[in-house]
Amino acid sequence: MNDVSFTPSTTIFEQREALLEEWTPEELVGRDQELQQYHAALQPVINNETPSNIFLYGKSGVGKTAATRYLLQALERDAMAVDGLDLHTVEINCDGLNSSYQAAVALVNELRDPASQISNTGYPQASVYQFLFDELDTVGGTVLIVLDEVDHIEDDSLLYKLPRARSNGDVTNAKLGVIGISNDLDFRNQLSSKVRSSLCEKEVSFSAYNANELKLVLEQRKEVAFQPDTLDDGVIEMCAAYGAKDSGDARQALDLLLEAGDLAREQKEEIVTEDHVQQARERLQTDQVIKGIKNYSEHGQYVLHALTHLAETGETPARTRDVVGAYEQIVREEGFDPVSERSVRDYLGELDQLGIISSTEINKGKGGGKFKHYELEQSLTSVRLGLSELLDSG
DNA sequence: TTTCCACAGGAATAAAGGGCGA
DNA sequence: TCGCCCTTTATTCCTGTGGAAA
Repeated sequence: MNDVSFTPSTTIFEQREALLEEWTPEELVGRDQELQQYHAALQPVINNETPSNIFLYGKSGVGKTAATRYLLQALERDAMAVDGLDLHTVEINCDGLNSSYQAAVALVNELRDPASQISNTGYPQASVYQFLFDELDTVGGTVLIVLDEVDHIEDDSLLYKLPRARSNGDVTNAKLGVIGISNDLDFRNQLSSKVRSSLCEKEVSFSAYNANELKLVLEQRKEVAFQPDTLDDGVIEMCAAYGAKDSGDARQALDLLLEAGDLAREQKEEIVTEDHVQQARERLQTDQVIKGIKNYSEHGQYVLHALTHLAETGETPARTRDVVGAYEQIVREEGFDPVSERSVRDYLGELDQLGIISSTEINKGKGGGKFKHYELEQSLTSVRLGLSELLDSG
């Protein structure tokens, strides 16, 4: 590695960050109705009353998190002008936290300074809740707790305790409001009725973006992110159309535009074209596979490997028993023992949820029975590439 | 209308592993 | 070090499902 040097690349981007997820625009476009409802639900905070618990739901990438950041920023700014109102917000993302215990630990660590963080295991659950309530009391005032992707928490315990913490005497100094954000439209119905009534005091439903709304979002970001005249005609429309097709997800559309810009820059071109968008789409699909399964156990990856193999030999859609058969053969060739059929079914279900594969229910009736057919949802090339990177590195 | 099949998926449980406090 | 508490991953067992065929 001799003579390495960096030189600034072509100037397609003006402010590339404007296409990243964490960037909060000065104005949220295409979400007027949702913002109005959400604003009304937050009103008690500025009146220095006990905050309502708010539940936001809608598919991923429809602006729930962005709207939350946008409104909370405004709320924090305006709260400073109100006498006697001491507002704090704590936000955690529950992705990767699948129990109340883990979420409570994450909240404690979010509230504590880096030197006194606690570990993810080892404490009795009651102790973790006590740590949390102590921290909340220390903060005091009005505390809004944002639980993004709250549907990842598999038990109700934290969602039951937090809204009741004050009435149960667990906290005395702080007025708590919980804002739960969920991608899972059915999550609300899965909650026990006690939790539902308290957590879902105020509900705001976010609908999917249509292609026109997505175009507005992309146009808005384009103005900030790119230099003038660096996007070919049709690039924005194409990203918006893909975004609308992929369930109205603005994040995916923005990622696509960002990736297309990156590709153009890598190729030292000065204009982003529709061709770059196509290439970017392929690349993002590979990333989605890698991101989805990189934390999987080896067996989960082999299950996907088995389905990929069946797709290559033209045997998809494949029923469960065929996937299990292919999986067992691959694993044995690698010199491992396969996991049970039940576990393979769980892996297939998870891959389905991640959008890497898709399933269709088939019912052949008497003599044939009911079963599922699985096939790859992402392109074969993307999945192959993603898998080979993971299996090689693992 | 009833039967039947092939799973789907929930529940209970176990084993292994890691962190904590005494 | 030991017992406790929690997690993750897995297994076994079981009931439920639904539509074509009888």
